[in-house]
Amino acid sequence: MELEDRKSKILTAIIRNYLETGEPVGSRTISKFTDLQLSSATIRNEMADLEEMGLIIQPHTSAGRIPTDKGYRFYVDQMMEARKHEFDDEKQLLLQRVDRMEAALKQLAKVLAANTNYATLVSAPTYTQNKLKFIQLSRVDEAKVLAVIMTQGNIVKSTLVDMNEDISEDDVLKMNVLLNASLNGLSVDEINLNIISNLKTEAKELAPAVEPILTAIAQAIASDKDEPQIYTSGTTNIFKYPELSQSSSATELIGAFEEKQPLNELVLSSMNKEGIQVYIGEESPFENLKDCSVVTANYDLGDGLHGIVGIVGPKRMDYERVVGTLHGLKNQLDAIYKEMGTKKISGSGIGKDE
Amino acid sequence: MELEDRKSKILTAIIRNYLETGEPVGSRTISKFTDLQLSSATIRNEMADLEEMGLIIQPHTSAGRIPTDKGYRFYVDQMMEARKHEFDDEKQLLLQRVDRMEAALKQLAKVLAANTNYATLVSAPTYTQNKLKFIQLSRVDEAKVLAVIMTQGNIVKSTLVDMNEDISEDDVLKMNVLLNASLNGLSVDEINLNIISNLKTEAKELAPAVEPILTAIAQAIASDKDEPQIYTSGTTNIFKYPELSQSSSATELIGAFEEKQPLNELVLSSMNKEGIQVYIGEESPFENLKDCSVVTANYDLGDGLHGIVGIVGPKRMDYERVVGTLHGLKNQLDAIYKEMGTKKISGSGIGKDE
DNA sequence: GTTAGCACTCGGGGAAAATGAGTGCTAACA
DNA sequence: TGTTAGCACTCATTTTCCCCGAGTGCTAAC
Repeated sequence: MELEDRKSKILTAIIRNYLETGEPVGSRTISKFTDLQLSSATIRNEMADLEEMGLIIQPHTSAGRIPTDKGYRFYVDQMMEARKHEFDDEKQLLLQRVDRMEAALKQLAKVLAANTNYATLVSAPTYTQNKLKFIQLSRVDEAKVLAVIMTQGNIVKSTLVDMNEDISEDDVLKMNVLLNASLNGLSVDEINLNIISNLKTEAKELAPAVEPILTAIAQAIASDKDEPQIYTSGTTNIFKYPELSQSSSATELIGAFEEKQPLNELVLSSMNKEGIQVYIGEESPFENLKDCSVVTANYDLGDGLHGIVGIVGPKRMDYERVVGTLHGLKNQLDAIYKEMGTKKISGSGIGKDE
Repeated sequence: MELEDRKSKILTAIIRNYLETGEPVGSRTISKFTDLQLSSATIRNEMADLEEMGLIIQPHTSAGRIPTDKGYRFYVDQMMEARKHEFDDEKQLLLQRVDRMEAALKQLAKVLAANTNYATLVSAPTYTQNKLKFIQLSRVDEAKVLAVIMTQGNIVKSTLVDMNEDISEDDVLKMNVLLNASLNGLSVDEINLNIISNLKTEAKELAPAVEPILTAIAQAIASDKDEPQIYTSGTTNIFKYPELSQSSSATELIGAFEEKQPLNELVLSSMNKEGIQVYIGEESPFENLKDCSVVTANYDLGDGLHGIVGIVGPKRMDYERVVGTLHGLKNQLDAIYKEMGTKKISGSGIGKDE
């Protein structure tokens, strides 16, 4: 959308002011606020035009104006265009070094929340495309085998397999060799029915044992592909913004951040979009966020490991700072990854099946 | 504390009524509510006595009475005593079967929250006293070894160990045998400096490799002993109780449920108390909960696996129902455990170290 | 020991009034 | 033709005021 220069300046001034105060902005304020040297009456005329265009709105007669979603969109687009090349990468968030990815991501969400005063979410990296490094089977008892799967990117998954019949220590070893020979280097997506049936043939007398193990492995691998782990922080920050905390959906919002599962939709839809995304109000892929704005950035740790970082706040969020911060963070994550190549990784899990 | 029968009846009536309505209870209400056949004037006299004893209080002159913490305590003690033997174990919560302990515990918190309309927390079982079943080392590359630890109760932990120097496939195998021979059957608490130095002697030329591995293992095992995993649900239920949601600590309360870490104190202090605990207001081990009541039950899955289930609500919570529900749940968990002996267990983890 | 009666207290709710920020419109001005 | 001063008007918000009623404490009678 093109806009007369003066109108654009006035709109920007209105939005800037509203971002700070959260109160409707009147013509007199703008008249003093800008360097346009125009009287409030003139501003009023322009504001009437902007309102007609649907960029600003009056909450009620005799109140100042506040931006509409469309107004914010104009502002954000303009800002993104202008700032494209000059984000302040210097702002390094103090990411304390921690010993596990899980803790690191929690920490990241926390630091971001503390820095921005908005609610944050970080999705743990998913690893489609990720290749198997090795599988290690260990016999636990007569009819149970522990399968440990390690993929590129050094992600470890383990699953305890309930065999249908007893299996000997020897057979487990054979299976181990067989599985590694057949599956090594495959991406997790490539393990399909075809391969399973091939494996069964190769397995010969071990064939009955192959199926439960492969099923369990596939299940363990797939388990969080649809439901990536999400870490959140700063949910309570939304209480700092009356227009959010008093909104009827505040409870739902907090609920969504607690259950995490509802945020999945947001994560999935941002995941395959390059760069930094800004969703304003109704643009959000997720109903409960329609009173908020969401800014997401996707990160890529290589080896097909990627996830997103998101910030949820009121529509009058400080887009400039948030986008800048996320931009810097992306670079920092890249740096961490490079540095990480030679370092160690650890993980743990626990689970019981019916 | 002993109380005249009539006073006790009146106190109980006041509390019962207040639990339902959340409004101060007047003398006339009690006069009609009970089967005592007393006029409101008489009730007033008794109420004055109860107030003097610190069991009830007037929010302001010309208002009815509400129970104090002490009043609730009296009520709860009496109720616990009376109901000691007759909790309705029949109330079976519908626990949908799920494939992993983690999911099961989340589910449990969720179901409890939905059933009680309070906020709930469930701590994942910790396993002090738990004995090692086996350790499986796998060489990942020249200087990295994956250690997978399985304990009784079939809990799996894994950690990627960064060796100080290169290690051969052969040496990993030797280490594997050595570790299992030495550590098998020990409880995780028993792995101490003594054992490590013994192991070093036995390891001979492998000695330099023993230390990083043992350190990593010890660390992986200890990692969530101090910080048990906590699952929460229904935090937003507190909005249903104005006295909580309008309290200044509501934000902190929700924050604590989000960060989870602050709840740890509560978990730890309930963990070593047998049976069902009720904390009323100031009795809570945790500052932020002083406007709430907390009911906790510890569960024991055998093999030293134990944790707690907790319910957090307003002081005017339906203690009777909550205690009953938790009582039933305890039994149900026991049943599940028994049934689980023969079934499979799985888990997964991911982490990166600096 | 119990009860009826009565004066008193005090929070809550609602109406009315005062406030003030901000508008739209008109007429004058450059 | 665009800009501005001026003015009447609107309406959410705040303040004030008053009334109502639930509930109490106390006293005197039963």
